[in-house]
Amino acid sequence: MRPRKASPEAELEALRAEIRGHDRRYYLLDAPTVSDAEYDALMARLKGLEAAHPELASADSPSRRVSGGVASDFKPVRHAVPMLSLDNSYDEADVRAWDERVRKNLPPGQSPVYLVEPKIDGLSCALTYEGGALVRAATRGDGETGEDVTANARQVRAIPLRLPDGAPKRLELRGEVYMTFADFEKVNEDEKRAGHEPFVNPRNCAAGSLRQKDPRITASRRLRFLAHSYGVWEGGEPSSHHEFLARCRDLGLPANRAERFAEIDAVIAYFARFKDSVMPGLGFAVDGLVIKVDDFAQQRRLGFTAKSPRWGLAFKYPAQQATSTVASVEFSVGRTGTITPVAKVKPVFCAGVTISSVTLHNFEEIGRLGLKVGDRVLIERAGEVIPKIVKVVERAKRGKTIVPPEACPDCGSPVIKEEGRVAYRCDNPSCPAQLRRTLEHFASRPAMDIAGLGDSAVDQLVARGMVKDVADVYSLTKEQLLDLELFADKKADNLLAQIEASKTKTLDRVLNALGIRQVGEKTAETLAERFDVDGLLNASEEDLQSVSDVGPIVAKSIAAFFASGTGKRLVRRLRDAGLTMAKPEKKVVAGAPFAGKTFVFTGELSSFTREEAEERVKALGGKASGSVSSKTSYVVAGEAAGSKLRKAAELGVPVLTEEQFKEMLP
DNA sequence: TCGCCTCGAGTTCC
DNA sequence: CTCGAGGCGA
Repeated sequence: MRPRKASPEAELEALRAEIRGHDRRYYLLDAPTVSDAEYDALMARLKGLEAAHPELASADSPSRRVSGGVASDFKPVRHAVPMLSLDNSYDEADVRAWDERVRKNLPPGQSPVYLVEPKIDGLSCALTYEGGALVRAATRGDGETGEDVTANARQVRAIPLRLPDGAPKRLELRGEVYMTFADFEKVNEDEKRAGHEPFVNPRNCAAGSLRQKDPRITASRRLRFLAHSYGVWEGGEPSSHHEFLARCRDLGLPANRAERFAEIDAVIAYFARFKDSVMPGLGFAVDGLVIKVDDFAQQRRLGFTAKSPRWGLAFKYPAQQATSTVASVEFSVGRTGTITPVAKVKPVFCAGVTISSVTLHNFEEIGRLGLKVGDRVLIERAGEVIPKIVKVVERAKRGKTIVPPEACPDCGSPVIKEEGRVAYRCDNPSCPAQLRRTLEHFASRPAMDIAGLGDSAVDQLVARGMVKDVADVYSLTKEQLLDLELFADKKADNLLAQIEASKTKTLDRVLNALGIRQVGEKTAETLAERFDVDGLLNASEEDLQSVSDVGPIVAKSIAAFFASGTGKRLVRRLRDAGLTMAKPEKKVVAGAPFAGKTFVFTGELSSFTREEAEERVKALGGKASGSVSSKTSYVVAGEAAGSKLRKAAELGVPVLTEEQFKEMLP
């Protein structure tokens, strides 16, 4: 605590030091020790003191970050040493070829050591320190000339305004200004609330924030900075890149993380490992790795081509975003009749696959995007899997407005929209499209698990009128199947055997398979614990609501199903067909070591499927959930884990590797 | 009543 | 994976 009676001078210095310490812990160590509110209070106190004692003002006081002055209008700044960009490569062969060129150009007997850093997806900046004080900050621009953003860079808490003793006389430091995903989301929420267009990605947001007219806005954006190189270092210049990074840290400058490797094979292996196990935990966008020859003498020897240094290479992950044109919009009909608009786009390569179809979810989404047929759109693979349209980048001159269909695209029945709901629905209960989806769901793995009954088999069976509801599956004959193009002798036998085997599936699976509105895998499971089939046929809404997670709406839906003629008939016919619908056995291991624990699995596990892992957790008395929240005990991350890792990091939920999870099993 | 936590439903590509 | 929406505790 600061002494109350200290001289204003001493108190000022103490306050400044304390705030610098908090800045350092917040951005450099990522371990703040005070809340934002406490920090703001300290800052307010500092500003009050400085206002009362103008004679004690200091240009490098942390209070200068929030001066409220107007930024210089981004005058052009010529870089003392051009800021060249590195050559890009997207595949291993190019990286190996580059490694060979490096080795060939080094003197005989010398081998390179490679230093590998994350390539942060932000914007490059050059910070000039003279006599340890920050005098200028400039964007990269075209590499020769950038823009003066000094006033705004002063607002970035990760950028020290003053370096400690021992700093080089003159330093032109280069690095990346960027933003974390969490801060980006916060900014976008605020922007949306203020009625502004949200930023597309953290990079654009960081760029926009650094080029604000009003530095106070920059200050509110929580930009970060990591150093990755320098243009000028006068006085005690380091002799290698890793030495440079270490010196940065000594000077209190946040420096990029780095690994060193002697062989290119190790670099390539790291590239793969990094994406799955390091990147998701970083919390900010990285689009690849930068590989540099560590030793500066070797770097000088290798020199430059016309465009870029020979001693470095950016090894990039495939682009996650691409642009294409919306050629048309089609409407798909789901199992429950929900009509979903799907954009057909001109095929475009994105994140390793060619995308031609993108879901639009619903018509509100189309409204939000302001999308019309013919528009040019930005597409990304959300969580690297499901494509989605981020925004319209160029409007078509005469774009066709997308309107909800009046008739079901499959059966032509009228389309309805229920009050207060987003979705449009086909209300025909015998719509063939709905029947197809219902059968696919019935046969799916978590339901009746009839592997031979996939999309194409379902299509044919429905088209031929051989199956009109799920119970008809159990009266299919071999002759009927052989009549279809899809089935030869063996395949028909297989399907019939699978259908036969499905008859002993437990009640929870059957309930899920029936496709009762509001009843999925989990609800089916809890229902099957409490009721048998007859119990369900007789249960009142109140009876049903006594089950946890079943409220009035779900109860009504279940009761309506079992009270309806179709529901009763379906249950009777399934029973007659020989379905046992037995209660699932609860096999909880004695002692239930996972009792009270909730696990979330993400990514691909190697020694079991996700379902098997969840099965194990439940058998040990734990719960398996699909989404990460503060109630989650552990996230288990396999290969190629996605956004759940980020969420876990944000909420401070412990993340286990598959190995660690296996060690917890008895 | 609100806000958090889950669940259900729909979807992509190979 | 993401969105909408139901359930339930604070």
